[in-house]
Amino acid sequence: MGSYLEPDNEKVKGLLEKAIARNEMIILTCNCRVDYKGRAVSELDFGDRVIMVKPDNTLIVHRPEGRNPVNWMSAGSSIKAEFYDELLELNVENINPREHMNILIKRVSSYSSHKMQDGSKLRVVGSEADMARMIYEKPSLLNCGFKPLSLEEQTKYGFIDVLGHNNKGELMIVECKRYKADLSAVTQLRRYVERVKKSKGINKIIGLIAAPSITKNAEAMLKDWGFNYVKIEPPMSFILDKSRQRRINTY
Amino acid sequence: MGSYLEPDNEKVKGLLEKAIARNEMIILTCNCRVDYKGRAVSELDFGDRVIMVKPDNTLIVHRPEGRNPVNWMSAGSSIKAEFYDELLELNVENINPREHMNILIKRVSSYSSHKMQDGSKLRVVGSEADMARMIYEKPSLLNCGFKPLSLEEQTKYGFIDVLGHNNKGELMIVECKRYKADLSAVTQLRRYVERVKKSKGINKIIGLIAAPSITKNAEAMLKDWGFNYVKIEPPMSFILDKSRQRRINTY
DNA sequence: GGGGAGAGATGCCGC
DNA sequence: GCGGCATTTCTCCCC
Repeated sequence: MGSYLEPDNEKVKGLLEKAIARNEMIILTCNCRVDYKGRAVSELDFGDRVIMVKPDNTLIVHRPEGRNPVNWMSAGSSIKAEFYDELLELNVENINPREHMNILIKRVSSYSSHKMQDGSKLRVVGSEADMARMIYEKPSLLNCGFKPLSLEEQTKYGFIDVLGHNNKGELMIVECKRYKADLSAVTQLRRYVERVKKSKGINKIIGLIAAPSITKNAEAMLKDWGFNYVKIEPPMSFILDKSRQRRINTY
Repeated sequence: MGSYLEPDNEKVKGLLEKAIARNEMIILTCNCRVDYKGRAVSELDFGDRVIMVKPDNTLIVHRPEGRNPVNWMSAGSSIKAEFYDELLELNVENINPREHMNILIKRVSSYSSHKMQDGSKLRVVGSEADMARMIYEKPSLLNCGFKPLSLEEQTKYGFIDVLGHNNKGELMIVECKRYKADLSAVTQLRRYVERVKKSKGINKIIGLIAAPSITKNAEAMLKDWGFNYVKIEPPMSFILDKSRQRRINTY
């Protein structure tokens, strides 16, 4: 545990090794260069960055912009620090997939490491699964006499968000999207419809996309395939947050 | 610019405001609670986290595990700090999409802020585009007398990685995947084939997936549709890193 | 800005 | 572990 301003690189090497051994959260503001080889190959010349080493040995390198790290190594990596030529060098290794990262650090602006504890669980509402559950519980939203049958029905080719019948008793497959539905949403629906047609030997199945909006191209393709679209917003309140319904596994 | 161990919350409020005004990179190790409302709704009870405020006003909250932030606000957000009841409160706002984050901070373990400069560009090789370029430049890899015609050909329904003819002079569409090809790769290919068939009035078009591997289901669906698969690894060296070929826009 | 799709995607769940 | 898929996806590129 500690926090240091402008520590020399040799001192940082020692601090790092101790903190890694103790599974502390380490944060390093520095000027560095990053080379990666594994699932791809990348190189990033010297610049100011923040390096974070997490207690689970995730390592991320952040630039001054953007939400995502510019380079990273996933949890469980092995991290070794070396000091030579006034430089601090980190070598980070992963097996499965086999990958390697080399970080060359010129100058550390600040270093800190802390023990961290976080047992809280993130609760989110407004997901696609929440939309499906909402439709399952309030099928009148679809305006077609929909009678739901199952939720997140598993098939070999993916799971169907909501399955049921319309007011004519025809089997109906509903694919939910929490944001604007696109071409791949249509092909996904199409895949389920074809799959169930085949496995059940049914000729006519109603395909429906439920989403707050849809792209022009997706709507055109939807019509080409005789499917429909209904405008539905994802639920945005914790009130509906019940435990997930069980699936009925028949497909 | 500065680094502080266990600063009191009132002091942090002042430091934060100055650092935000100066567009510095701010790092805060603290115990906090996070509530978000915008594209979804989320809540996260108190726990130890690292908060990073970037010069572009991206704000990310990191837990002790994982590569991704548990909560975030994208670049350009407005951040306001308040101090009351010994607590430090951050209110973060975004327009378009309209979203809000509230962070309640109990105790700050360490604070640092720094001016940062990073003009380097990340270079990556081994992407899908690199695979397509490799096939374009060395078509013999496909083992079918492939004669490439264009790269990343734009259509209304997405772009075709590589387009060309096989040794029988039949039009051929190649979809590359840098990792294992799955069902959606097949439906994507299928979409392009159907699109070009329609727009060109051609009856027979060869569809090919080039990837290091393919799932069983994807291979079955590929056969159902009369398409083919060829095992190709993405290039993993900078030697092939030429400037991108121009597209020929005829579809 | 909309639309389409890749990403070293990550992460989750089900089999 | 594989497979399918959502993500407050993010990010880039093209029209």
